[in-house]
Amino acid sequence: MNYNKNCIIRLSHYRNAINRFKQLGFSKVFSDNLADAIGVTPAQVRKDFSLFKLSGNKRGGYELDSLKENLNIILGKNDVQRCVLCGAGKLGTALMKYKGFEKEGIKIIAAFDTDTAKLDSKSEIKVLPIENLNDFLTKEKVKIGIIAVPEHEAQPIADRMVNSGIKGILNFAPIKLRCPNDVVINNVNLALELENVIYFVNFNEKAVQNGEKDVI
Amino acid sequence: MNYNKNCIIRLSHYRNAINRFKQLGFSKVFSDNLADAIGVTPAQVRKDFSLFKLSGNKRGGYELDSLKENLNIILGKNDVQRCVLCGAGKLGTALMKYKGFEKEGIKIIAAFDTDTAKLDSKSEIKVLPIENLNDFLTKEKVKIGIIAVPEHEAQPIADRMVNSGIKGILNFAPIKLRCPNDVVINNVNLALELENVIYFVNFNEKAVQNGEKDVI
DNA sequence: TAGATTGTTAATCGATTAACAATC
DNA sequence: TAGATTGTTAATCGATTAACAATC
Repeated sequence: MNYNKNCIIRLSHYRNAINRFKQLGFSKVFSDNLADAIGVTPAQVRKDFSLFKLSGNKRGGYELDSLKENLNIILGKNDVQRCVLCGAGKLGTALMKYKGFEKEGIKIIAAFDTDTAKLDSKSEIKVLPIENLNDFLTKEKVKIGIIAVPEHEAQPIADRMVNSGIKGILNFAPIKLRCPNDVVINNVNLALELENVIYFVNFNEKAVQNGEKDVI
Repeated sequence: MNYNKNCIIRLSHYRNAINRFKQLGFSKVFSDNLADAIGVTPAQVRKDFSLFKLSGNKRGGYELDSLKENLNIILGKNDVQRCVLCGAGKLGTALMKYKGFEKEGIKIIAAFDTDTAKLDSKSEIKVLPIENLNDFLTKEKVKIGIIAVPEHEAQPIADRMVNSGIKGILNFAPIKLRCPNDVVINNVNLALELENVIYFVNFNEKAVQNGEKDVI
């Protein structure tokens, strides 16, 4: 196993780009095209593809259709992927309504919250009491959970999830979760992302003021 | 300039951890503590701090108060950072209401949308017609923009932003934006993050089925 | 065929980690 | 003082890129 997280993320990017190329009427692409579309070097594309035995034709490039199908298999995009959401606050609600998940074959099959005011068993995605979480997960055999609860509730929620069979978590709480290391965790910290943009903008501005050239 | 994006992201993590240590009543920490809190090695902590001239006391660790203050300066957390949002759909609306930004001193001062049905000049954060974007940006001298519009509108919106002085973009559209390279871009692709979790969960599951040990 | 592109190996690059002298 | 921790240098590690033989 010689591929890392960044490599897998690039596969997803390739897949998105491939769909766009198909929409434009292309039937094949060169490593050059894909590289340009996602912002990497052509060598990177060929290396990644080679790692996953995605092969093309010397001189003929890569067939979009077979590439797409193989990437779908690798990335598990041929099945609808079910997940649950904990936290039906501002962010959680937006995630429930977010079209981007559906478009990518991801389905939030239920949400959970501690706040009884947020519960709603009539909505498209039911919002259930957190007490039901464990039974629900055990019964539905869900493997993927999304955490969109306040910082101090995140760890206990993660513990509950893991205890009921969750093997992967997308965590929006700005804290490092402690989980067994067979549990996959991806963190999304929106404020941090913006903070990071701000840092580099300020940094570049200062560099310009100082008359430095070639700021990137 | 010897520090990269990951390093800056760690600085933000250190800062968050430091605040938590302070809340717990600590007045100083060792590289060990911080490393553990954010999930890196102690050597990494000392290396990062050394890069930014954040110094401690041999044997005495690091003073939380001065560390916090210095990180605030480095990360620009002593000023309120203003930004604008384009796209007042599901995600955009959630971002407007999201408490996490406010908590981190980030203020969305206005939102813009093409859809007249979404406009609202009475709400706390006004939602204005996209036609007003350029004038607004020029007048308010905003440097940071958030893009939460559909995929195909993202590039034109980015172009408008850049033409009116935006120097940093947080992009939620699942596409690579083409901008002058003095413009900082961070991408957040929610579906991709989840897709990535799903990939590794499925991968681990297969590995277990195949009887492989020590899966991480 | 000549020219262009893949697939893969070797070289490079940069980030992380280990190690340890300095020192509180 | 003895012991522990920082700060920094050198070693390691891994990912990216360059280069080029294979070949369509």
